[in-house]
This record gives sequence, structure tokens and C-alpha cells, in this order.
Amino acid sequence: MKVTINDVAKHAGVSMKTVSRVINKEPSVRKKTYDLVMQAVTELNYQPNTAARNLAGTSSFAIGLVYDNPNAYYVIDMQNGVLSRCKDEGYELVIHPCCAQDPEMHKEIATMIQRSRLAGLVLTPPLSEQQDIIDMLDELGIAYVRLLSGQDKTPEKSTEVPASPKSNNCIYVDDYAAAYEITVHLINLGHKTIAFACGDAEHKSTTERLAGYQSALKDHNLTVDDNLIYEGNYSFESGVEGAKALLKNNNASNITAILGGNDEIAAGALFAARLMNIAIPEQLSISGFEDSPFSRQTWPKLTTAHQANSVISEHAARLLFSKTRGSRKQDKDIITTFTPSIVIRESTGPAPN
Amino acid sequence: MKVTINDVAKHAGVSMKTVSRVINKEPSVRKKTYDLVMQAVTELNYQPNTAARNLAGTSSFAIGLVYDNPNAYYVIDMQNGVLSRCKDEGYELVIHPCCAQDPEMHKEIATMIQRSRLAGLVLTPPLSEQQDIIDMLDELGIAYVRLLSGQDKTPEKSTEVPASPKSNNCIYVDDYAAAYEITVHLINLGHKTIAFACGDAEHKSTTERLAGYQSALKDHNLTVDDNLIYEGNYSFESGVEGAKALLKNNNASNITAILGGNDEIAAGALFAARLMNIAIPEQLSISGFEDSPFSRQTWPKLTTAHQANSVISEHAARLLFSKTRGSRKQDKDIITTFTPSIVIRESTGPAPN
DNA sequence: AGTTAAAATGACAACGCTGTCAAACTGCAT
DNA sequence: ATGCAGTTTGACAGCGTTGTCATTTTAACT
Repeated sequence: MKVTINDVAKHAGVSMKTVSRVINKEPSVRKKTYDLVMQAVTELNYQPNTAARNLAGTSSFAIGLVYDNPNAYYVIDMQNGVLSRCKDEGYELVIHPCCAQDPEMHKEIATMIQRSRLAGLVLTPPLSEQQDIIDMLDELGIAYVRLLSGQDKTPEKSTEVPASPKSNNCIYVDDYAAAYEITVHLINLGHKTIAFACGDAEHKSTTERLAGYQSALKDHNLTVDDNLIYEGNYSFESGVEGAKALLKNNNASNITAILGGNDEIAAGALFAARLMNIAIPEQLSISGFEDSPFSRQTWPKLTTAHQANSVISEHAARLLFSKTRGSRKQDKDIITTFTPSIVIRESTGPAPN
Repeated sequence: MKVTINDVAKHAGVSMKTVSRVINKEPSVRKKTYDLVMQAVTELNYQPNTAARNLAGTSSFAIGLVYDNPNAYYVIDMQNGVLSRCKDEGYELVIHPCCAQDPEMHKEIATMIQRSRLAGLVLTPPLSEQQDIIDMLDELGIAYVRLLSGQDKTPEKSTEVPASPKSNNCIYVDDYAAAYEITVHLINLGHKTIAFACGDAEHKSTTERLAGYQSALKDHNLTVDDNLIYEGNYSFESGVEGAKALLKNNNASNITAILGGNDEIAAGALFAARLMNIAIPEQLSISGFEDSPFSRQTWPKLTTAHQANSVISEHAARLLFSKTRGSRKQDKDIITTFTPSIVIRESTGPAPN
């Protein structure tokens, strides 16, 4: 039942080491030998033992994914993207949900890395923004990739290998540009008083999205009014509260559109609008952000910015693998900056009269 | 930087094996020795090497979770429940999303098990219902726990250790009882023509929920009409289509309530009702199933049956661990049958006139 | 104190693979 | 043929634990 590398070696008439080379796709193996070994592998249905490989090798065949995000859709997409790459590379994925608030977080992550001797780590926001974690990873000398909100500001993409190993390990999502675009969409619909319901203030994405919204207003000669900005968090409840607060005495401000920091907030705003008997989009336009599945399951369906999370995380994994031992071929197809694209659905419409 | 068991042994003045015993919480270690070792462990910040333990031991310190479910909330809850137990036991979790349709599925799972030498497997529906997978697991002789829809029919819970290792490895969710209860709730509200929008026909949960619904009707002398049953799947879209089909010529049948096979279907029905200008719950009551977060994010909020997925999966993990090597204490607190409890919210109300 | 069983500890060889480094082969120019 | 550099292969020693089994210590009795 249990087939070892030794069995394969005997069967193919070569040494264990040669089989090992084939398994690991090392370059210096003659085609003939390669085929011979592969045939034996197939015939015996050999399965390399992960534990043994991890123990004997310099690093293990596992990477980690750490996250602290209440949004199940987001997390699943992230997992699946990374997982698909892991499958191709023959790696395992160790998932690690955690609590960004915990000041001991970086220690917990360090423990996990050491126990599993992870080959690398993918960090999602907001963990990817925490300096103490980054410092810890640098100290440990482990490869990692950060998912960040912002733009790739690499001075000039040099053809040289980057001097510092720390650089070139970020994947950016340009929330600024996407928020700008959505805001322009609303402005083009004739909206002049557009509110913004923020997500968690600590998240970089919040500031980026807010900045995009503000820039769009400025560029179109609309006043940026702090009273139109609600500071909440990325939850449905926060969306409900935000909309309620914003719309309470709406005679004065006359808000005709709300840009939600994410889909949950927008769905919450939708909910609040309904409570207040406000017709969407006739009386009020609401836009989400992220395009999570339920932005299609609200009534009406949400206009939002599509963020291809599973693609993003897949590229994060690619970038990570390009930094780990194999590192065979330079993966030139890695996209490092993603800009969510606007998806117009039914929750936004022309400004009333 | 790297601390081995040998270092700890020297530091504590005992043998490696004794340290190993302490790490693994084996019984025959004197308290004094135990403390001595633990102190050394703490002082040196020793982290057991998972790979080495996996290799040397009889089975690895990892269990698997396989699923094929499009519902992100469900999957995340399952993961978190199992993960919390893994953390306590010092195990790793290998997640494995897969496609139940694939006829080669069981081979893929077998490969994963062998590569990672998994100590056990938690199977969620519908994978847990597939005979080919079960057969494969039995053949491999690996411990596994199945999450199933139904009731625990163990003849009489004997105090003896079960004869066959195959028995006592299921966790049941009593969908029948929950569907019955929800249906009674609707009946008590005066509804006489209650429709049911099914999930995937192949899923056991679908038949169980349907049966519960039908029994409730019968027990209350209401006719069970197949025309009131829509065969869909567990998606939002299916809910939309189902409700549309059901309500199309509603003058004839006069449906006043729809029981959705899950929350997504119910949300879809809600959506369809809105399209058709039907007031919820004034003209039509709609109920969901599962109590996923977005049953609280619809308008109006969904009446549903609360299914504590993370608790359920945690117990599944417990049951699994009670079957793996450690198996130290008999975990007597494992619940093997869960009955979702009804949560009444705003989407159901008295039958019109 | 002396005996004996039980409990606690230790010595050492696996576990299945990869890194290191040396050996054997290859092709090519002499 | 001969030598040489480059390529391909192999021998063997770990990697850091745990299982086995032998040995020592303890406790519980005469």
C-alpha cells in the first residue's frame, strides 16, 4: 500500500536521488531518465510524503494565509485563489484566521510559521498593514506577500533584481481609482450632494476609498463636506446606522446619493432607506464596493466596484512562489496592481429633479 | 534560533523521549518531571517541528476538511468550528474544496490523505453522502466523521465501545424536525396553502426538509399538493425562479406562504415577490432555513431555522479527535444530533384575511 | 529489610526524503 | 585515442521527532 521513493528507484533502476530530482522537477535530468522515472511513479502510484519532504528539505511545502475579515465571501475567494496556485505547485495551504487587534498577534503567527516551517505567507488587509507583523517576518527571513490598498509606487520598474528582498512583495488594489470612478458615475448622473459611509478607519482601504471620492468631487467642482461622511465600519449594521444618521434631517443637506465603503454598508443603507420609506434609486442612489455575491441579492441590485478577489489572491500566491526555493521560471505574468471596475446595476440612477 | 527537542532535553536534564512524552501529554510522566520540562520548553521557546512529528509518528498532526458548498458563510463556519478544535489539539487543518460531481473525486481525496498522512477527515454534505468516498475511506482505514442530514438512529446508545469502527462517526442535523417546526409556525399563523422551494434534489437535506414540511401539513390535515413544490437548488437565482413559477397564476392556488429550502432561496423568493409587487409578510410569508448572516440583511429580515454550523463542525472535530491516536479522555460532551431552532423575524406573518 | 509489580525514564533505531559532494558519464576539441 | 569541461547520476548522512523495548526508579506489599 505504501510506496516510497526507494520502491520507485528500484522499479526504475535508478537511485533515490534521481527520483527525487524528477519529483522536484530539477533541471539536470536527462529526458530519457525522466520518462523512465515518471513511468515507475505512475505504475506504482507513488505519492511523495509531505512530512518527509518538509523535514529533509530546507523549507516545507506549505504556505500560510492569514486574515482577519468578517466577510465570508472575501475570505473564501482569497482561499480559493491561493489554493488553486498551491494545487499547481504541489503545496499545502495553512489557513490562519486571526484577530488583528490582539497585540500578541505577531507572536502567534511566528509560532505558526516555525512549527510548520512555512515556505511563505500571504497577508491580507488589515494584517498586511501592521508593522509589527512585517518586522517579525523580516526578522524570521521568511518570504511573504502583502495585499495592500493603494498603487504600486515602484519608482521605475527596473529590469534588475530588486536590491532589497523586501521590495516587490506587494499586490495592490487601487481603491482610490475605483472610488473615484464610482463617484464620477454618480456625478454624471446629476448628483451633487453625495455622502460617503466609511469602513473601519484603521484600514488603508477606507482612507484610499475616501480619498478617491473626495478627489472626484473636487475635480468636478463639488464641495467636499465632512458632514456627508459617516465613520463606520465594514458591517451591515454600520451601514444601517450610517444611512440613518446621514438621512435624518435630510431637508437641510439634501443628499441624493450614498457611496458605501463596501457592499455590506451599502446593503445596510438600502435597509435603512426602506425603513425610512425612501425609494431606491428614484429618491436616493446607493452604491457599494467589492461586488460580493450579495450585491446581486439585494433589492434593488447594487451598483458596485468589482474586485476580483480570487484572481488577486492567485496572483499574490504566484508572486510568493516566485520568491520561494523553486523559483524556476520567472513568472512574468504577475499583475501587481488591480483596479476594481465599476459595475452599474439598479441601485443608482439619475438624481431626482 | 532553532530549538530542538534535544536542546530542551539537555536543558532539563532528561532524555529526549521524556520531553516528547511531555509535549504529547502522555500519562506516565511524574508531575515534577513534567514541570521541569515545561519550564525548559518555555525558557527556550521550543516549538515542536510538525514535519518531524508527522514523519516519525504513526499518523500526522493534521486533519482534513472536505466540502463542496457554494455558500461562503457555511464553509467559513465549518472551517472555524473545526479550526478551533484543531488549535486546542495542536493539529493543523488541511482544507479541501472539491467538486462532488467529479467521478474521480474519491481518488483525489485519497491522494490528499496519503500525501499528508491525515489523521482524519471531516466530511460535509453532500460529500458525506457519497458512497464511493466512504468506501475509499474505509479501505484506507482512516478515521472520519460525516456530517449528515437526519437523525441519529443508533439502536440504543450502548455504553459499550461500538463493535464496528464505522459506526458512531456521524453528526446529524435534524432537518426534518426543523422543517416540521417552521411549517407548524406557518400553519399556526393561519396559512393553509404553503409552498416549498426545494434545494438540490440529490442532497439529503432537501428530502429531509421536504419530508418535515409534508408531515407537518398532514398532521394538521392540510393537503400536500405537489404543485406547491418547486424543485430548484440552493441558490438565490433558484429562489427567484421558484417563487416566480409558484406565484405566476396564484389566483388559482392562492399560496400565502413559501418555505425556502435555505436562506438563499428565501432571499430569492423575497426578490421575486418584490418584482411582482407582493408585500411581505402582509400578502405572502416567506421563511428561510439555516440562519446565515444575510437572513438578517434582507428586507424584511427572514424567519428561518438557526443552524449553528460552527458548533456543529466543532463537535464533528471533537468526535474525530476522539477516534484518533490521542483519544486520551473519552469526550462525553459530544452532541451527535443537532436540531435547528426556529428564529421568527419579519418575513412571516398572519395569513391574509 | 526484602520482594515484586507497576510506573517512569532512557537508548537507539527508524520515519521517507533531500542536501552535499564525489563519481561516472557525455560530447567535443585536440 | 586522449584530455577536459560540463552534465548527469549516485552514496550516504542527516532532518527532528516518535515507537520499541530495555532499564531504572518508585510504591506496595510481606
